[in-house]
This record gives sequence, C-alpha cells and structure tokens, in this order.
Amino acid sequence: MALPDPEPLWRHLLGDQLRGIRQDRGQTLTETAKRAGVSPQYLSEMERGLKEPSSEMIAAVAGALDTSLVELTLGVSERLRELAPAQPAQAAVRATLALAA
Amino acid sequence: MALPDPEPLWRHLLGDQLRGIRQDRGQTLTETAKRAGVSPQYLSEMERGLKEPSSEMIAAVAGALDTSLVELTLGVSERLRELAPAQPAQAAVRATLALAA
DNA sequence: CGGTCGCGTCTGCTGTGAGCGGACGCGGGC
DNA sequence: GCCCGCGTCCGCTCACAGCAGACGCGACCG
Repeated sequence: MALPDPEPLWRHLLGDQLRGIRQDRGQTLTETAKRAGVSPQYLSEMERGLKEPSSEMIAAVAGALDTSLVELTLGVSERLRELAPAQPAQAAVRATLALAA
Repeated sequence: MALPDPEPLWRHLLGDQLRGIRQDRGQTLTETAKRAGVSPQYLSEMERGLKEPSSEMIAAVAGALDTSLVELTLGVSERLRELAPAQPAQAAVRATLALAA
C-alpha cells in the first residue's frame, strides 16, 4: 500500500520563498513588515511557516517585496521539484528541509 | 504613480485549480470531500475561494485528487501568467475572472 | 404523480488560530 | 554603561476555519 508522499507544506514553502526574496532584496524583516503593513513578529512567523497567512497578507508582503503571487507560486513549485527528484530520496530530502528551517 | 497590480488572490486561484482537477478526474464534490476527510460544504467553499484552507487541508484535498502541491502551485502560476499578458488588459482580465467565478 | 436519492450550496455555530502588542535577547555603536 | 535596531518569544482577542443540519434541485423509480 503506497503511503501519501510527505510533501512539504504550503506554509513552509511560502515562508522560505518570502525570506529568500527579502534577503535577495537586502531588506530587513522590520522594514518589509512596515512596507507590507504587518507586524514584524507576524512576518517572522510567516517566513518560518508558523502561520497560515491570508491571501491578502500574502499579496501585501509580495507587494512590499516588489514581487507577485505568480513569482511566489512559481518559486514554490520549482522548489518542490528540486526537493522531489526520486521516491527513495524522500527521507534524505526531509532531513535537508529540516536543516534549512 | 504606478498602482499595485490587482492580481487575483491565492485562495481564488487555488480553488479554481482544485475544482478544475476534480472535474478532470470526473469526481463528484461529495466523493472528493470524503476521500480527503473534509466536509462537502467545506470543499465547496474552498473551490469557490470563500475560505483560506490550512496547508494540511490543501495537502489532504490534493491527495484525494491524486495530485500534489507542486502541480497545484504550478497550475496557479501558469494561470496567473495567462491572466496577466500586458498591463493595459488588466481591467478586462479582471472581468473575465469574475465571470469564471 | 409522489417519494427517494445524491448532488452542491446555504445558514448558523463553536473552538481555534491569525495577527498583533509588549517584552526579550543579542550585537553594534557611542 | 546606555541606546538602538534586529529578529523572536509570549500571551491575548476576536474573526474565521471547518462543520452539522437544512435546503433546492434534478434524476430516477414504482
């Protein structure tokens, strides 16, 4: 019986994307949060995949980072493809993700 | 002064993807909901973008549809690209999306 | 025709978690 | 030493995630 593959969760992948883009842009968490109109503590939680942000929140933070939902979702799908090259490597992939978080 | 582009929201795009895939698979809303372990009324709301599903819910419904988060996010990003060919067409694009919903 | 069934959606509800204020640890500058 | 800004921790409130029961509708059957 095949188990469902343990794909990473949306909120983790999204958070990774957001943090990655923010760092690429050289923005601090505090200034991005301010630009997005959210609290710094909340943005911190979003980036760490601790919260399920609403669609409007995602859009606001994307706007603050001068990016868009299309780039975020594309980034997530690309990341997922990198993470899932073959079935037997799943356990190693999981460990790598845990280290990145 | 450039306004932020009125990109569709994540929950709407996700819901459209889920309904599209479900219909492609020839599954009823009721059986997909059962397979995913969610209520039919909730799946209906998800598909119509009325609710912000948790990451686990997204994963559960994806599993029930024999799809994955990578396919969903890729589908969303592709849809966004279709929807945003050029800046002046944004208002027409918005109207088209409203009709689809 | 009336009754039954399954589909998808509406309505109202409760417990949980989204989002945030205040506090904290840390490093850097003066 | 004090101050500042960074990012995160902790605790809180209220909006909403998720669902039970009800409903409208079309299809089917006797």
